[in-house]
Amino acid sequence: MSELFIYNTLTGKKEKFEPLHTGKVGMYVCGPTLYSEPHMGNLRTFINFDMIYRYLLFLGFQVKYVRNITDCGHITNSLGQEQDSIGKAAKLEQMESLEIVYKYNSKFQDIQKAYNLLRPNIEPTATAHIQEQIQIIEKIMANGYAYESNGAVYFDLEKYSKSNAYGVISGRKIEELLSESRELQGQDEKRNSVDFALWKKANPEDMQIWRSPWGEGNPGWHIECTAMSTKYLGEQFDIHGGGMDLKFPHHEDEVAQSCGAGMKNPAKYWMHANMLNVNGQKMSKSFGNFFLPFEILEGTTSIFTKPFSAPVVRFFMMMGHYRSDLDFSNDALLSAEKGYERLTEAFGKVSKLSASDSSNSKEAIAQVESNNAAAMNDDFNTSKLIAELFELATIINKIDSKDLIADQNDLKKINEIIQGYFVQVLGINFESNHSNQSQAMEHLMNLVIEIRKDSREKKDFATSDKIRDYLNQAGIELRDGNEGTSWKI
RNA sequence: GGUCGGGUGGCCGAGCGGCUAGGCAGAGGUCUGCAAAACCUCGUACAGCGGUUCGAAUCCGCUCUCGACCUCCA
Repeated sequence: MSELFIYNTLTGKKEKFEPLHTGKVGMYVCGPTLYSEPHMGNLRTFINFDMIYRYLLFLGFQVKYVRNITDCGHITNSLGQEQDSIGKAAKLEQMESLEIVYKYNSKFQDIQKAYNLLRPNIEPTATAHIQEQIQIIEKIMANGYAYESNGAVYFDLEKYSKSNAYGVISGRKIEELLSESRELQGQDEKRNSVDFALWKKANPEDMQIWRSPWGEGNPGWHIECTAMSTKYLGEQFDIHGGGMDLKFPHHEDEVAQSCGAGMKNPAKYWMHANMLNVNGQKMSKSFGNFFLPFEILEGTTSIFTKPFSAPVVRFFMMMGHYRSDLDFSNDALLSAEKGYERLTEAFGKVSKLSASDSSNSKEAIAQVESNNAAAMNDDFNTSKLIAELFELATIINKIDSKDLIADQNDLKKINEIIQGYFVQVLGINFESNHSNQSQAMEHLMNLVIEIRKDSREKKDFATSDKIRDYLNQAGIELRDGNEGTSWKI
């Protein structure tokens, strides 16, 4: 069995995965800010990390998976202006902040369920960890890397960068950032505009306010991740993940905060999932080119001609690699859907296959299995994994048509591969075609197929074709195979 | 403007120094009463121009082009 290699943003290389503690993995992923319903682009990141989580479990690791929920949105932009996105949404919808968060959190949970995401072990919220955040800020201040200014606390990046490396994750150079910022330096309370807020002074219109040693206010947006990842995973853990767009400044600042507080770079492996594109452009709230996870399922977005099921969408996403960008389009989804159907149809008939006493398919099956492992161990190459699963589908179809023969063990092995890699790792819960049909329907179809068989044997093709055409119109397809006729809706 | 990452056959999408990616669409074939499905075969693609090399889609340089980050963002 080959070993797992992970692309580490920190080093820009694929590295052999060696967890800090044998057999155990600590993973922290930056979750959503709940000021609106997460869109498809947000979901892609979560689905990718869900796949990563699933594969780690599949390998037998004991994984502690933490993904935060940002439920207070006090954020500053470069000009030092505050943007309380949750408060803003609350006013817009005439609701309390808590109501907004509650509303979108339950929506987010529904989405995760619909798209078959495994729940993280812990989904901590920022507002429940104000004390922890304050404590870390105090540590940073004690170490001299933060200063108070007019009721707010800022991280002193210039000072910090003199004795610490800043910008490793995003490849940013501190000198450039500082020189840019000097030109922009303005009226605000920061010494340097690259300095970021650890604690913000409250505004009268703020909906969420907490007490702190520096007066009433609310936390900056990077500190919650530092506080919560430290609390639940320790000062250093294995994997820290998030979308690419969080590399700078969010992840850089997390590292700075941890080191500034006397801890280490929190993660051994930093992983970044790429963006979801629409017409070559990143899906984003501000571009307005986004659509929602439920809209695809319902077929209510303008770029799609029809609805697509959650497993199909998930399958489509898995066809691309997590570090590549992925373009969503009608054609791409349509072709993914066709492929998905071919695959799941083949997988669905495994249980009906009859085993032979001998076998000539062992080698092919073993090849698929070892290629599967190799693909996933190579930085989670789901794209290659799916190519292998199509090979498996061909093998199954050949067994079905007696071009290959398989014994009981082969069929068992095939089933294990499907359950392991397709269902468990890729997280695609396919319904075998007839599983949701009623017994009555099954009997009825058997009867119809029997009648048609009789007429075909009497060369009464007019009748047999009539039956087939009728069923076709009703959306039921008949397929005449060596073993008799099967049907599909 | 700065930094970084892309440009692969009709479309989507892996690979990243020599060995078939795969899917969808298309062509031909096998099976079949016909059809569908399935199976087999096929197209000979790597933005352009140079260079390195026995050998490059894969490495280097230049050009064109798209995008991301530099402001909130998964």
